[in-house]
Amino acid sequence: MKSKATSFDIAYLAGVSQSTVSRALSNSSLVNAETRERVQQIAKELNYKVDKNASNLRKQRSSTIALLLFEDPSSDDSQINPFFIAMLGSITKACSAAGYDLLVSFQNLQDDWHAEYEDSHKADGLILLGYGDYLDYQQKITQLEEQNTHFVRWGAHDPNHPGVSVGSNNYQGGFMITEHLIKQGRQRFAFIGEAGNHYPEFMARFNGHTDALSAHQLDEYFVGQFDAIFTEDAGYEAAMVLFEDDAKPDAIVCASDLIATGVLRAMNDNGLHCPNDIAVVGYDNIPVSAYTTPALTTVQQNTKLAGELLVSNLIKLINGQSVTDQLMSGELVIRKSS
Amino acid sequence: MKSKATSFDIAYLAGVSQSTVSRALSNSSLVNAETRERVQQIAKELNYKVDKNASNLRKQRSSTIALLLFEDPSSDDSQINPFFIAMLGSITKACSAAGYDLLVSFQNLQDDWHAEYEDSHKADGLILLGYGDYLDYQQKITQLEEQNTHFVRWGAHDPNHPGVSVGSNNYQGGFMITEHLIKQGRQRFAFIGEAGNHYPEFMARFNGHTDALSAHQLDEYFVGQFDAIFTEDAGYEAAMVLFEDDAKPDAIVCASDLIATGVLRAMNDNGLHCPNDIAVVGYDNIPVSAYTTPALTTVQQNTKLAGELLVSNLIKLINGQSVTDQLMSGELVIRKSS
DNA sequence: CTGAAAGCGCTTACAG
DNA sequence: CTGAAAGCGCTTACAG
Repeated sequence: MKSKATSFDIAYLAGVSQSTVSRALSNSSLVNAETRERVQQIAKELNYKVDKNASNLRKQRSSTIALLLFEDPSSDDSQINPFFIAMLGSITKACSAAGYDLLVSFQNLQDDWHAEYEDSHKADGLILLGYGDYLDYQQKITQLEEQNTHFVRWGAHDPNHPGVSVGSNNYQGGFMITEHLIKQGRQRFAFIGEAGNHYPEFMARFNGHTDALSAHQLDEYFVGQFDAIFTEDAGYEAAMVLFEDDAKPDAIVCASDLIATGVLRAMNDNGLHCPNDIAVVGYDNIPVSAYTTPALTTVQQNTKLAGELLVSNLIKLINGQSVTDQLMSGELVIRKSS
Repeated sequence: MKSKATSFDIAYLAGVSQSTVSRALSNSSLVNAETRERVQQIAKELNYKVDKNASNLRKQRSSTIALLLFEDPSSDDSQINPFFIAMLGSITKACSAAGYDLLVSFQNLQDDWHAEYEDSHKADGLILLGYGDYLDYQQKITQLEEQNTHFVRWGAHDPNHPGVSVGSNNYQGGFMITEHLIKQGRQRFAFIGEAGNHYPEFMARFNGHTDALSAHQLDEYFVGQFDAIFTEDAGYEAAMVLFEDDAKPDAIVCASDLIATGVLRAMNDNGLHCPNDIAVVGYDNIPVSAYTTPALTTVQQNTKLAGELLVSNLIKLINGQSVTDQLMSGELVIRKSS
């Protein structure tokens, strides 16, 4: 590599001091307009770029955000939950628009990621993205909080969790999609997806589901809840268990689209027709959900807004402003499965 | 934020010089084993992390790789080509395994991205990922080369392109999937996808397709090639044009899965059955391809290996080693559409 | 508006 | 094996 130009080289060529070069390049109003022009012109000719390491070291900030995507460590293939992909896209764009670089890392829960990024000054703050088991990493979140690390978490608002979150109103989504099924005249409802402390998002969707039944005096129409983590296989297995039961629902509300695709497969393997025999609905509106047979009715989360809010809230935290949890409404996407 | 501990704090507590602390923390063999232990212990207690900006500035390297994903600027929604998502996953993991951080940026072609990352010392090298129009950004690649920036490109090997590339053997893939259709007894073949200089990957798939027909003395079975860029909509439009033609193929080879999903939709809208009337095959094996009706026969690219090769080749370049272009074979994935 | 100087927190020759 | 010192390339009080 050729050796890079420094601000001293420019100073020499422009006949000014290095301090003035620095000021001119950062558009400081302290510098004469004509001088600024000249310095910037020379910098451009030399293809000069401010050395970020030096600049960051001096300024004690990195203008970089780290995105930590944590998944179940078991999934070592390169399949990422498609919902997070959409989030990644919108976070990347929001960071770029705000003048921040984005460092991306996939973590699994064992890793000693907490604080690594901010403590080493690689990033000014963290965005935590992860479905799955909150309790498993609660301790690490607490640790982040104790170390005064700036971070924003995607997920359910929860007074017991430290830190600021941005999330979907999963309760509202579960309520809404259940009302949709009720209007379609469905009579016997099952819910597939874990509904416990470990999966607060799924639990909120479940609570929305059962409350919608209650609101329509249909509690007795609920035939049961069946556990499944967030994968297609889990959905398949749970549905197989359900079909051995004598519950015989005519509508299955799934905690995620991935679960729902597994349920559709299980129905197919059991000679059940969707939606004639059983309506199936999912959650997330991942790309695949438009292509299943039949295409899935689901709840769309506004990933674009979500990414923007995560980034803007984190930047506020970095700048010492206060921030409150955000909750976004979901939108019903009706397709052939219901 | 509490103020961070520095190597001087540790030196004070350990009763050694700051230089020794630095050596101990980098596991230098120059330092007494017992001293090293003690220093590392104290560092751990203080939750000390080496300041990356200072360290990078001094070492003149960042241990960071920048991934530039460039897409058609028209697509401003957060949909990213699913194939690249898989690549992103594997690149992230490979970087992490090699001790590099990964900076991610989506670029569109207008942006002044060339060299920005390495010149500013934010990254030691670049990975360029993009389907699409090579000629449009060839100039920028040339510029990267001139500035001695370290970079690796995903895509077709091409003697006219500067830089090192890692790519799929698209010719072999196109050949293989066509032979598969021939074995199924298909008689009239159409190809959907641009096949020109602007899309060298598509062109290689197309050349594999026609050469497979030639190899089986079936040239006259080829009924035509229809342009489409890499989107579903483009596939739909191209198929609609094809169906107005009197070509009437019984097999359509698509340059990508996304195109193929559009073709399936167009068939459906025209009352054509796949595979009874026409077999359809795609390329990439994106997640959606397993869920279309019928599920798509396609060519799977080894994204895991691809990511690993991109990263390992880039690191070799950064370390001044020489690297040659890599070409990976695809694998046929047979499903219901053929 | 400009310049001389300090200093961000490291790593690494250099001297012992 | 250890320490004192230089210096990576900036930004920003401080003095004018």
